[in-house]
Amino acid sequence: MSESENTPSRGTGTVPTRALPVPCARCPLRRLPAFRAFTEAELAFVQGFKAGELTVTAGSDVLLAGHNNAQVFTLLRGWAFRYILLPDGGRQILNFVLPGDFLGLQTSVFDVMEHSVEVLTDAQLCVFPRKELWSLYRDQPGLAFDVTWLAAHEEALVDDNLASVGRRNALGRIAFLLLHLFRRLEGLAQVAGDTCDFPLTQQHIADATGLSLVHTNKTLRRLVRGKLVELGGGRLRLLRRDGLEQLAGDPGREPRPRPFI
Amino acid sequence: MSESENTPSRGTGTVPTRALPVPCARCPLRRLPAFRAFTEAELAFVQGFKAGELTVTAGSDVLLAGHNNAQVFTLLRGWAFRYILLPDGGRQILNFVLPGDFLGLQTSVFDVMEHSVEVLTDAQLCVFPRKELWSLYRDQPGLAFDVTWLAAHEEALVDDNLASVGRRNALGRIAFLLLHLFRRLEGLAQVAGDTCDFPLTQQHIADATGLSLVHTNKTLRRLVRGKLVELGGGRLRLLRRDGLEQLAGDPGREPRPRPFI
DNA sequence: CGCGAAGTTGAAACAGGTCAATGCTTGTGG
DNA sequence: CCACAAGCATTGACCTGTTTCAACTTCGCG
Repeated sequence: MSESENTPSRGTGTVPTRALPVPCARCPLRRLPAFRAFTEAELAFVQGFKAGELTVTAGSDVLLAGHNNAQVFTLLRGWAFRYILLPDGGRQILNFVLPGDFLGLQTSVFDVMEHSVEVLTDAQLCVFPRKELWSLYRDQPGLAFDVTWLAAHEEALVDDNLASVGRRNALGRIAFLLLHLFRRLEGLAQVAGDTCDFPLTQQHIADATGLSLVHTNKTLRRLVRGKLVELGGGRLRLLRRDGLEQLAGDPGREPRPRPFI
Repeated sequence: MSESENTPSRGTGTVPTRALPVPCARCPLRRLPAFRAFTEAELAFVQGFKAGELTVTAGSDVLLAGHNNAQVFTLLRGWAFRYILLPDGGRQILNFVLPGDFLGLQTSVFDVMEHSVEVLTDAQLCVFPRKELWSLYRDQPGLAFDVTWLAAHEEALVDDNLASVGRRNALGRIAFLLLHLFRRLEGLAQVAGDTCDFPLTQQHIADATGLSLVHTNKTLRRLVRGKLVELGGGRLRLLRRDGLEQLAGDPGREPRPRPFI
């Protein structure tokens, strides 16, 4: 049982966990109000679909552009991000991946990834064999629809990011990014009051917003000096959410109940 | 049979065509090598799924953000684009929609659109009742998978655009946009030699690339003066494709066979 | 012929990029 | 326990790509 035929080995390391996988019925994510309820049949199917779990350390690539993996994943714990490397060496972060998000659909659908996915924190993923995705479509139309939901949801995230990078100035882009992440974490019950975990470096923020590192720093300092946010020690605190919303020019949307494979 | 309960009426007008709909088996798009072959059963299902055709004039909105349509569409003829309006009045074009692309999936999946779709030229769309999408998932897993393919494909387009807007300068963004559209048209056999139709105004290019109108104009002129492209009369001619590819820093990908609903 | 939409151009202002240097942590090995 | 390196954050000075403003022209069309 070699470590990985199909998982890329770049980065700090990709180590299958030794611990026993959690049964889907007792998956902690499923309990969250954000996720829709499953039927017994669906739960049983997903349980059979699940091939194991993958534990990776911060900085590892889980999926690499140009490769085709034998597995697809659901992120269970931790943060990740999808990104594209440009020929000139620049990196564009497309969106951040939070627990419950599905990874690697492109592998199943195009046979090759056109972006990469790197894990931002130590993380745990649920592993599904890509081949079986077809039987999911054949036997579980409800779940197939959920996969489509997840794909459309991810696209909506990228749409918003494109609009932000294309049309807002530095202050607005960063305000929007912080707000957006905070809102998503709220849906996952990972917010305490006005504070949440925030494992991004300024380089990540720069790569996500299309700004330079230096300008990102200066803009962040402005937000901090203006007492809109506090940032440090891997935590983010929104002091004046209304102020951020105004900067981002974004009143926010109410979250929707979401599916989950 | 009133003109439209469910189609938005903004823009020049949305008029159901009077002509008889083309049967799917004789759909001119399906003949293109770009599209995958259907089984008899699939073809029959799609034929039953099809509720009619919609003919719209240039400038009409087919789908509006915040609304929920009773139909979803496949673009049969013409050009369209997906866009988001920002509170400050700015418009970001997310991607351009060409024949064979699917429109309105968000309506089915989220119950409401988060972007709008406007038609750029006179256009013709194939209309499907949104309610029936569920039976497609139930009875035609192959087609359901195709819907997912189309969603993932659209997301890949937006990914590329985000990377372009976030990381390239004006020259690169515009070069990339022109190249990308040209490549997609090649797949649709709508290219003659080095020339294709090109119905975009400079405002569209500006809104797609995140540039100002003025700077878009100046950058386009640079490309023209540098004899990389010719542009005018609604046509685009790529004089030095390699030069554009270099500016865009993009060697290009070979196209993949694609599904089509 | 005249009007509105689209394209063109120059000048000035500014947001953001680039370069360069400094500090602050944290982890590692001697 | 200290020295050192590596990664990350911070800041100032300078430069440039892009925006904004304000004309003016050309094109398409009724």
